[in-house]
Amino acid sequence: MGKTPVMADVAKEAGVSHQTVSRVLNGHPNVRGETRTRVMAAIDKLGYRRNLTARALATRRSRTLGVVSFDTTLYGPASTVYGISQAARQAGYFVSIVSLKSIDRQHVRDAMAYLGDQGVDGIVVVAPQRAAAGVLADLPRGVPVVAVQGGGADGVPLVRVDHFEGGLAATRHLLELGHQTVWHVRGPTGWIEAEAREEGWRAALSAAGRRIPEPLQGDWSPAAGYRAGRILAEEGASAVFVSNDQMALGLLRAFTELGVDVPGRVSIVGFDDIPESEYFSPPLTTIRQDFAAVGRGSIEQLLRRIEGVETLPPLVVPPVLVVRGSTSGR
Amino acid sequence: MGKTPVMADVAKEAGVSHQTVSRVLNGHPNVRGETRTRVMAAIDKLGYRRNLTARALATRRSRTLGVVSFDTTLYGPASTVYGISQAARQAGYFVSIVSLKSIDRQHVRDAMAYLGDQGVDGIVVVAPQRAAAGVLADLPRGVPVVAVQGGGADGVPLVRVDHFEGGLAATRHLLELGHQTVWHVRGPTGWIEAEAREEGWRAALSAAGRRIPEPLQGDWSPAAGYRAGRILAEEGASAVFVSNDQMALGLLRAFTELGVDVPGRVSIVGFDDIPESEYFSPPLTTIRQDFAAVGRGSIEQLLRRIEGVETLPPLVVPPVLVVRGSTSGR
DNA sequence: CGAGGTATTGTTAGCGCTAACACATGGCGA
DNA sequence: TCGCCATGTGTTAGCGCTAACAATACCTCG
Repeated sequence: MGKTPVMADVAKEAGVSHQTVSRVLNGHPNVRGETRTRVMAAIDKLGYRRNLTARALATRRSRTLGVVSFDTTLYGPASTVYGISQAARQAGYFVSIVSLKSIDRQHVRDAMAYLGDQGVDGIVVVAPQRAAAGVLADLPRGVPVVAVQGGGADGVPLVRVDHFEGGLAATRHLLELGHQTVWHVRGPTGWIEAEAREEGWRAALSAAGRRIPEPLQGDWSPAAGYRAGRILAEEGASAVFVSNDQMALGLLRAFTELGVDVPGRVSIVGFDDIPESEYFSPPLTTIRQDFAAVGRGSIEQLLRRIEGVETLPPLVVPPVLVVRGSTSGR
Repeated sequence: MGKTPVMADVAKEAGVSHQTVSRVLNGHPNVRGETRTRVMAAIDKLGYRRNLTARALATRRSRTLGVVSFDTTLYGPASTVYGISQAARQAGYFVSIVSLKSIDRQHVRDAMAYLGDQGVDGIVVVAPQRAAAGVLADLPRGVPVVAVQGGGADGVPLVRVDHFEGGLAATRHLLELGHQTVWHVRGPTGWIEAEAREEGWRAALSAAGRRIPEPLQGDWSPAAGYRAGRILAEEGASAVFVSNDQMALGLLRAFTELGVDVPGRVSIVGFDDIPESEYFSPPLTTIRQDFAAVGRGSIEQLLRRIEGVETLPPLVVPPVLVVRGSTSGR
């Protein structure tokens, strides 16, 4: 008949028991070569595909990993999630993604419950906000979790880019070019990476014994960068480290509008290296994050965790300074 | 004991049969109110959560939808997928996403098999390339499919933005500003939306009886736009319709470098309205796509399809012209 | 030549849920 | 009073797979 064949059908076709079919499918060693080929032929002939739902029920393993992320239309999260899913696929896992509009405790918890119900073997939480990190404390029943780009919690392995180091490198670069001090446009409060970048900036200035100007508050958007740019133009800033590339674009726009030459009068360093940055006017000097490495690392940590390894040191991915045309010496 | 409770545990706790628990959970009408509360209390007390894998096996419905998409780090696909998953969640479905690096027949087919094995109830294919559309012809066994932003196939419902109309509107806008003709930087061959935008551009020029210049070939990247920009500067183009905003950024960069004023000497219209466009220098006039509407529409069509509705007319979402600073009159 | 392996296959019993039917009640009209 | 039906609940069989054990056959070695 026309319905999809099941294992029993294959078994009958090949003249063996369904269990032998299962053995062939699972690469069990103790199957005679001749039997194996016969089963394979039957599978081919019937166009059989194994029912993974039934398999998951029987094995209590779904071979599916869950990913919880915040706003996947942003370049950073999107790239991270992409890196994660590529790595998961490579490792033979399916991926189920929940993309949240806002990260508050309740939403993250719901998302994890949602994934837990679905029977995922583990969860990667892309939780760059402090609020989300808190949720990790009350883990769902027995599902291993890895936190990415965020704050860890007790017993939750962490994978992240070294944002502190990035802030440090960006600021040092500007100081080495001869700027007296470096201003900073930071990301929204509550974002761990924003805070770490700011700390790196402060550390670099402190180490060089320079004045630390009051940082300007941003929210990642170009609009916020634009506003900050207008203020900085008035302040007569000569060097600015901006916490992401989109805001840096806003600064560029503001400076262009006001006739302030970049990098002639002001040097700017961004963060992320979005694909557009290279074609800003001028091309943006920025800090590149290796999202693929973060993805691979998080899956690796998660799989280790699933296999029962207890504590894992946080995996920290180094960022890279990419020098382009938006920075120059005094 | 410490293991997760199953339905039978709840039943015992509430002093009913497991089937009654099932009835309560599924909102079956014929359950006495008092029984219902007793069961609910037991569920609460034990912290019971229903095993969706078992449910899926028994019902042969997973309440999960699959999404196949191309490069979700691009703004367009990312936004589309986001819209789709929001809409799916709203409708009470889980979403499983496969993000492909390249769309060729084989990859798309693999992805669909992968999702099919996982037992999804339906699949949304974000397939903007002609090659992908071909695959839809050989559907997987009985799983409903909806195509998004791409080319349809027989019997596959389609949801897309009206790219032709977008190209038309962009070109008309430039003609109305008094430009003699409009050049075009198109997207990569094989992309249906690129072709539709180009057709819209051609149609507008034809209708106005203007010369149709040879379109320049792009690949969506700012780098391609930059190359096109250098050529167009040489050609002395006064108006350009670029098939996406990233390439338009490349053009802006090229013109800035060459000292060609935008919009003084050249007017530019992009496509997509990425978040950055508003802060380009000058802010980019572009065609906005409503990705959320596409997402909602595709889920709606897919659910209809799952419920057995046979043929559905393609859903076409109108684009919107957003006028900013990159266009002006002659 | 028989005890004790070792490959190879089959049989049985679940995984946790829902569907379908069976079985009690109790109310109502004839 | 009896039969009939609606209402509520329990019982039984799966869904399609794997795990665990059982049952063969075939060796090997002393």
